[in-house]
Amino acid sequence: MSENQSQTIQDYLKHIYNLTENGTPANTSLLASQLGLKPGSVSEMVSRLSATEPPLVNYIKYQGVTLTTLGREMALRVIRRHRLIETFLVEVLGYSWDMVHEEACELEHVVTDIFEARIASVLGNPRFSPHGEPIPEVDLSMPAQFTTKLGSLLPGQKAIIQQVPDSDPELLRYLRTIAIVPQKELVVLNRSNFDGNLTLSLQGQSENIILGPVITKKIFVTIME
Amino acid sequence: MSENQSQTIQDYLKHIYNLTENGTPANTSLLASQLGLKPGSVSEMVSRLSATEPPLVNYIKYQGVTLTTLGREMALRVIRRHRLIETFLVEVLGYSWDMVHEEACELEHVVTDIFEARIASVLGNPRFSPHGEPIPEVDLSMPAQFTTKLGSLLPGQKAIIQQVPDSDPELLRYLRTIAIVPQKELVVLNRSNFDGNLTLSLQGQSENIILGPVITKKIFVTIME
DNA sequence: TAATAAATTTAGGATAACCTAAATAAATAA
DNA sequence: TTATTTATTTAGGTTATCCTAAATTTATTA
Ligand SMILES: [Mn+2]
Ligand SMILES: [Mn+2]
Ligand SMILES: [Mn+2]
Ligand SMILES: [Mn+2]
Repeated sequence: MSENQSQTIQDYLKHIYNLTENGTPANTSLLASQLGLKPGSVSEMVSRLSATEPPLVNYIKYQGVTLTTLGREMALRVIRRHRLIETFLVEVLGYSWDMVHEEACELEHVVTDIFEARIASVLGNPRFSPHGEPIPEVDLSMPAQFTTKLGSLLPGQKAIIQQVPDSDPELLRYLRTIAIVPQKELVVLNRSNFDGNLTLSLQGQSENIILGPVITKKIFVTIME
Repeated sequence: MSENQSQTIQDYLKHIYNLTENGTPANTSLLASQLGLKPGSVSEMVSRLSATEPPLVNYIKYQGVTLTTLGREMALRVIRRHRLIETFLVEVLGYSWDMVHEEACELEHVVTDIFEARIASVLGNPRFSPHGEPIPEVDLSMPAQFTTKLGSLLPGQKAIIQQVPDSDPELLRYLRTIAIVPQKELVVLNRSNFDGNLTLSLQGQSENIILGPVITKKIFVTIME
């Protein structure tokens, strides 16, 4: 029940999914840069995806692209595999969390339904990837996403890190060294009015950490008590 | 140190390796049928592989194709991955042995050196795949192959099954039901002069088994004492 | 609103792999 | 050895995916 779509198409759908989660259509140039392609190639491909029967995307020229129900299902299937594979690489094969995204992006297109089911089972049906990204269920329902950004916290607030961005290995190595990892508790000590820098006290760490808004905007937390 | 070759090329090299192990060049039509392609496509591709710099194969028109040293190395690298993956799928993910070949044939082209090293380590550097095929070492040296065919045994000889053909799921399921699996001991009770059928008594099995030469030619054993 | 800039699409081309069918070479049979 | 069959190669064509550069549309600025 699937596997008729190329790796190329699967990656398009995945990226369109991510770009349209906020409700706005995905635009050509961002898609192109994320996929490492030229805008012209993307225009051509999304027209094609919207012209297949049944169509995988809705596409209005110059307006952007969104997923059809089918396209969304296919995107979620790939995303489930991607995140399960990331978890598997860390938990079973001992990968560090900065090395799993790239490898998962290849494996996600070739593993079978059985492979997916087996690793899910071995891992105990995990709900989150090593970076804290929610893993779609078998029925492709997507768990509630985290919405509170670390960057939105005010001084005095306590929170638990839930999710960090997964695709920049260098950033991930840095976050690991400063102990910014899912489930870590923290308190905001200070917030700069000028540059939005946050001073954080992290559970079990003697040194405080100062992080700028470029990073804190991409980290999700839940607020405590 | 690799990964510049397409999946297509890797599969060509692997099949050429298998067909040339016996010392004779691989011919176009057999390659085509094994790869599921038309002979014309194979002619074109092997010319291409022999024309690259450095070349991956030696090719003489109408005479057949062999691997260069580089082509052989690349074939062995893929074969190592293939067999490690097969072992991993059985040992870690609980696959049955008839389902691993096909999945390994996809995964072998996308996993990284790190993945290969990790599963080798998790598995304790296994020397044989679930079907008993020898796994090339990290340095790509190929262990000694089994040479004695079950079909060559004479009545009264005792032997241990070592290797069965890996790519026919139906045959594998059958072999499993009749307990023809690596490390199983057996005695040849009878050999038919007419059709070459062997009657076998298998360790721990009450029923004897009769197998024709089409199968016994493809199963390798070591003779006991 | 007119002019300019930026984003997007379209046109024309390239490449890797495949295919079918015709042409050619090699192997086999008479 | 000649005729026939079989294997192989070659020629011409297709598809998916990408690219560059020109054309077009939309957005921004003055
Ligand atoms: Mn990821
Ligand atoms: Mn991918
Ligand atoms: Mn195999
Ligand atoms: Mn393969």
